[in-house]
Amino acid sequence: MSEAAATRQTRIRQRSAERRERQRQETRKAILEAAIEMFEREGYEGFSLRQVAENIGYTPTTIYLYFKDKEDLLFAVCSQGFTEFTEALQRAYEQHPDPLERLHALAWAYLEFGLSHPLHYQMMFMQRSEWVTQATDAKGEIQGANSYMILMNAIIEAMKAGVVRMGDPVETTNLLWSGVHGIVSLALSMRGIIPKWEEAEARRLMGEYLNTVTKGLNP
Amino acid sequence: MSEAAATRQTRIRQRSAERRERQRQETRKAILEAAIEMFEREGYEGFSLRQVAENIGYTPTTIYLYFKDKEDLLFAVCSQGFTEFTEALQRAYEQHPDPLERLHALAWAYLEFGLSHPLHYQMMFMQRSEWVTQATDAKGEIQGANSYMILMNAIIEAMKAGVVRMGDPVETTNLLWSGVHGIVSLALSMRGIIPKWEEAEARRLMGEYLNTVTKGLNP
DNA sequence: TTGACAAGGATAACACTGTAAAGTAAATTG
DNA sequence: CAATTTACTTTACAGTGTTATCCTTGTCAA
Repeated sequence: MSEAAATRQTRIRQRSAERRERQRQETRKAILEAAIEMFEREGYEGFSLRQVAENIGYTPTTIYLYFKDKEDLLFAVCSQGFTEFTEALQRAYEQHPDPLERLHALAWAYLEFGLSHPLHYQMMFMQRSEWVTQATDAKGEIQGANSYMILMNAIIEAMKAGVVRMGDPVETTNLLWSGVHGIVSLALSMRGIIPKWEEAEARRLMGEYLNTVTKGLNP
Repeated sequence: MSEAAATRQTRIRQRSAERRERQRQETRKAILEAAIEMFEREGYEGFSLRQVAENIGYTPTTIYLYFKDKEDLLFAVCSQGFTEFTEALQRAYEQHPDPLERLHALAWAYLEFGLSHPLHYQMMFMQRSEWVTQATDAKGEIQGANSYMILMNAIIEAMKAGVVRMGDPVETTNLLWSGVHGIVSLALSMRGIIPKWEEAEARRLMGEYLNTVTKGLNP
């Protein structure tokens, strides 16, 4: 009986620890969601720890129990962006079997992500681009590398299929990546200035770019 | 005699006003130079008004007598960058008469500016790109437009010379601009992460890009 | 020459920011 | 029931940009 009670005790203690851990992850998640919401409203420069705390009904210092510092919290916000980004590329990859179409689809997916998540994009690839090599997914894999690999695989396959001239895959990937990034970057910059520079302009530019680079990379 | 005295008086007053104005411009310039020096040491995020004031032996509030606010001072720092940038492009333009070489030279000059002024470049084209359309030179002309025009002229001439296929000059300019910007942007991002990503890598990528885009833009 | 006035600059203060140390009340545990 | 851990708050510090107020000095007209 005392043994049964003891095991019950340990079971209860176990469950209790689990529940506490679950609650901990819950409030951590709540903080993170508040941070994301705040970031998407205020942007990188206007992002404030104290405001995040206030919005969620906590004292500023409480956040430090769940995140090392502001940097760490912002990094978590950024990581969530990388997750969505990689997923978007992954979808584009899977939905297009044809090598060339696939390559173009990846570029378009990249553009669409940038246009629909401008603040996230700017932080991920402009303000804090060093995080590209640090943010990891659930499996602990570096997400920047993941998305890079998706594009590189598509390029390798395009080379094999003979629609893109042979060459160092890494260099060709960098070439396309920087080109697409340049367009998105330019679009986001212009959008802040000239209202006329609508998304349609960015899409036209992307179309032009894909035409040109496809021809340029022809074997 | 009273008349002569009167004119002397007015002359003195004139000179006095000139001297005051000159001194005013001098301290303004001193503040700006301190700001530039500080910016190049600390970067965009670490830039602090109070530290600039301290370095030059002034109270923080004194800066407000010469610049509207931190934004205004930082904008002045940025403008100086635009001046150098435009000059670099202008030099590249003038030194190469051949249309295609000229186009390439502009791209290389763009890259070199980015690599040798990384902090300025990031502020000018990544953090505060809206200033591209605001910074003006001594003649009151918008420097962003100036540098853009240099590139566009080179493209128009390349079209006339038949080394670049005909098309909307603005769109083609945007295409090249965003491509080159993408490379510089990628290089600066990578440099902060991977020491291996040396400038040589960026130059190789630029070479690859120029090859590809030249072929792609062939008539 | 004197008295009004303006300019250049400093002090003090406000409202923020991120962050560390210490304190507190409740939940958990032995 | 007492001890201890957990979750959180209070307090405090050093820094930021910015405004309003004060002071001192040089300029100016009467």
